[in-house]
Amino acid sequence: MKTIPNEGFPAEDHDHRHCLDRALERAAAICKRRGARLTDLRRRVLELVWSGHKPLGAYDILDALRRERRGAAPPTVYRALDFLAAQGLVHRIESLNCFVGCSDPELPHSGQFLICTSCGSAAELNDVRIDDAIRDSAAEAGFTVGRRTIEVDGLCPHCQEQGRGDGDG
Amino acid sequence: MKTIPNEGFPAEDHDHRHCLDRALERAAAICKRRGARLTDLRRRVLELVWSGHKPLGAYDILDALRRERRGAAPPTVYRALDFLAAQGLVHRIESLNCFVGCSDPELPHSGQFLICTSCGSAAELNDVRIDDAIRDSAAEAGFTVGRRTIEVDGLCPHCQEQGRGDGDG
DNA sequence: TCCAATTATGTTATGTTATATCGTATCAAG
DNA sequence: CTTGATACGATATAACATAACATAATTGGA
Repeated sequence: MKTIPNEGFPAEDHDHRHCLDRALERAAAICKRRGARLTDLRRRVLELVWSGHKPLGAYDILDALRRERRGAAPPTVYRALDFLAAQGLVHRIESLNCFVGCSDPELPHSGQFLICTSCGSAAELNDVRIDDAIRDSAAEAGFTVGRRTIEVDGLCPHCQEQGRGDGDG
Repeated sequence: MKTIPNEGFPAEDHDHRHCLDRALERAAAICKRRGARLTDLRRRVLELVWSGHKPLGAYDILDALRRERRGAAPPTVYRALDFLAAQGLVHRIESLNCFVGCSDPELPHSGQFLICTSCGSAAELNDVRIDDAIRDSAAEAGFTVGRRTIEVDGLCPHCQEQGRGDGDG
């Protein structure tokens, strides 16, 4: 992939930094409660995912990580992401081969995403009506539902205003 | 991927063969009506996708194709699949990086799939209630919906009977 | 404390999926 | 039969992901 131009994940403004720190504290608390080990590496990968304001490819994360950990390799990142996904702290977006922070890590769920094809943003839904519709429909087919992958491409409100069909703005 | 053991795509039984030929005729008719060219190569790839009774990886298709076309290479397959997907004759399953024949090529739609994690089968839904729920939910977020990726993992009725949790049967 | 078991990470190599690019061939229309 | 468009061949490489095994850190118990 080539997701972000956002080279170097530069210092976010203070609001974002504050927000991020709070989120990381919450993540640490969740892990602690569960007896899961949010190590420095995993915490750092989580921070990178949450700092990128768009879905990040594993190799984007790897590039960022390498600037501070010389030995970082693909397994480094994928293992951390596996852990974070298992804890519900990040989601994988299948249609983009990308990862994105979870908006509500407390609650176990498969994610539902609105992905803007213009600006690349990914908003997480979590609408029980969609889950219900799927469960009903699957039940009629005699199918027992497990993990759900719900990824909706389209235009976010902002990009509709701009009248842009597609691009990278 | 490693999807099928089904080496060589051996002759299907007569029912399947008949069914497949009818489907290929319909596909040819659809393309003709649209002024799209269903060439020998594309037709053959479509046949391979429809013959595999489960989702097929592009490289599975490539392996099969190579037995009859010595020069076949990845772009050969991907280009054919792009064409077929554009015509709605096949769908891509994002969570498996696989391709599967469309159950109703006449009607343009993004697919909805029930994917059995035990036997690997992929059944296509096409439930307007799911689409409605997504459209409603997205509309509330001010989001205009385009392509939808709906992929549900779970157990098909047959595998539930067998009481199998996971495997390859 | 020290040991053993477990869990996490480092490291190298490789597997799998997908596309870029450019040259050649085929086709449909005038 | 030429011309422009579309499709295909062929090579190379990009992008995404995991296998396998070595080493290190952590935890819990003796």
